[in-house]
Amino acid sequence: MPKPSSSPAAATHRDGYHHGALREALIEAAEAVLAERGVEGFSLREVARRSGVSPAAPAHHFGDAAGLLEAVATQAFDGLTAALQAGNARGGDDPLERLVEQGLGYVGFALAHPGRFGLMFRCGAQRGEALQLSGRAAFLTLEQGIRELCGVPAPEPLEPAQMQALLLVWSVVHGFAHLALAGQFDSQLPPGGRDGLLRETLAPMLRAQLAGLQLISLARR
Amino acid sequence: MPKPSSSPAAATHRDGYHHGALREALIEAAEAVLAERGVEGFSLREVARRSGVSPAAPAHHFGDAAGLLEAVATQAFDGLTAALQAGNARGGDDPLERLVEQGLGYVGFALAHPGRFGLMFRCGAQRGEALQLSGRAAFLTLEQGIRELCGVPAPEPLEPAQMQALLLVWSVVHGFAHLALAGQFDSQLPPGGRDGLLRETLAPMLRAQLAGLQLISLARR
DNA sequence: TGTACATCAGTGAACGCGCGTTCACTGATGTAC
DNA sequence: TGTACATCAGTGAACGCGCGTTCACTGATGTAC
Repeated sequence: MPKPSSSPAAATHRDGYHHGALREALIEAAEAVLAERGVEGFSLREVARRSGVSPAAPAHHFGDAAGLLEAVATQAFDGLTAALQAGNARGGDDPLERLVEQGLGYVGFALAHPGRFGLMFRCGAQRGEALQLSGRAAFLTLEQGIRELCGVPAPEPLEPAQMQALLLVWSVVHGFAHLALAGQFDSQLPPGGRDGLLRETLAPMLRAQLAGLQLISLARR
Repeated sequence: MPKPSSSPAAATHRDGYHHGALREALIEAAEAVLAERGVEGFSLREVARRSGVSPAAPAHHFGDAAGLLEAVATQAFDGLTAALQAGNARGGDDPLERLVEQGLGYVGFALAHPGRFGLMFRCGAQRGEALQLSGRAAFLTLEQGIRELCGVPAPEPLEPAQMQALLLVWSVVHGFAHLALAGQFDSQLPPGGRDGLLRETLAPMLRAQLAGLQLISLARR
């Protein structure tokens, strides 16, 4: 019998004593638990159980529950950044449209991964260095969108009104995502479900908002 | 000795076997626990302990933990509605300013009562009738603000763009509150702390947003 | 005005459960020589 | 190429804990007569 796979790096699972990719498996299981039960129902034992591993195993990789959650949150911020960048690419040449698509990417990520989203922005969390870096990267992606809309290249500081516009966009998409996840829009869902909500409700909202901000700044000049 | 207080209704505490106002005390204690530990750290026993009562006592008033949490959330929505109405009154004659002040009231409520706020909008919650009513009342207060801004009296339906403006304002204040509670604005806090954040960051944001929306709708006519 | 009694609102001991963490251990892996 | 050994990554049993809930109970309250 030939060795079934000596191709190593992607060794997702070996069948012996050692798992082979336990760290990744634990993070994945943790996300599933978070999505199903929320942070309040999270349990390290449950994660170990789903990973097919003894309750003591996770300690070798993450120390304790907080360590695992921090790793999940860090990875989640990387995923959010990727979603924002994908939106940016989707938006084509118009900077306003790129920013709108970033917004759709933000909310789409939150709706697709409620467990991660809840974890990333939970209140009492104290953040380690890696987590802070990942969070900052996501924010910078959004900031870059505003910079391109306003024509302010990167090292140059944003004016207060532009900074406010940035926080405004962030607040809108964040609040929209949170309210949607909490089921507040369920009673007035457009046909097309989640995708309809993004394309038919959120997108016009963002366009109107950004266009309005532009009008104001034009009027000021 | 005259009876110290035969005035009954406000009997906050009697010293005998019966508590006298246990229901209210439990809700209050629950809010404190939620504020300190979040939903994930909530425990019925802890609430009973803080109320100076045996662990079995709460069952007489709320059945189980979910019942208590629902009562807290319902009362919290009533508080939010009151905060919105207070903002509305603060805003004076200008409908735009009234809506801005409603927004400040919304965020101010969230920052003042993080425990309640987290509970009101948690994801998995299934909502009983009383809770739904209280939630709807808060939403209607906001809606009334948009109606007055747009000149659309109550029974008349809102146009889609107006409905979007409503959801937009709601999303902004909700997202701003959530992000602020998660500590995302801590690095760029204006002097004046929470109040500064509301008056110097949120208020101009809301004014710009609402003014922009008005400009757009004017341009359309 | 008294008295009997139903109902309300609490006690406190007990239960079983799932949890996080510790512990000595052991199988597999990788490296030095 | 073999061998010895350190290190890594897991086991599984055990611990003590706080939890929600149940249970028979009891003190206080309020109501009917």
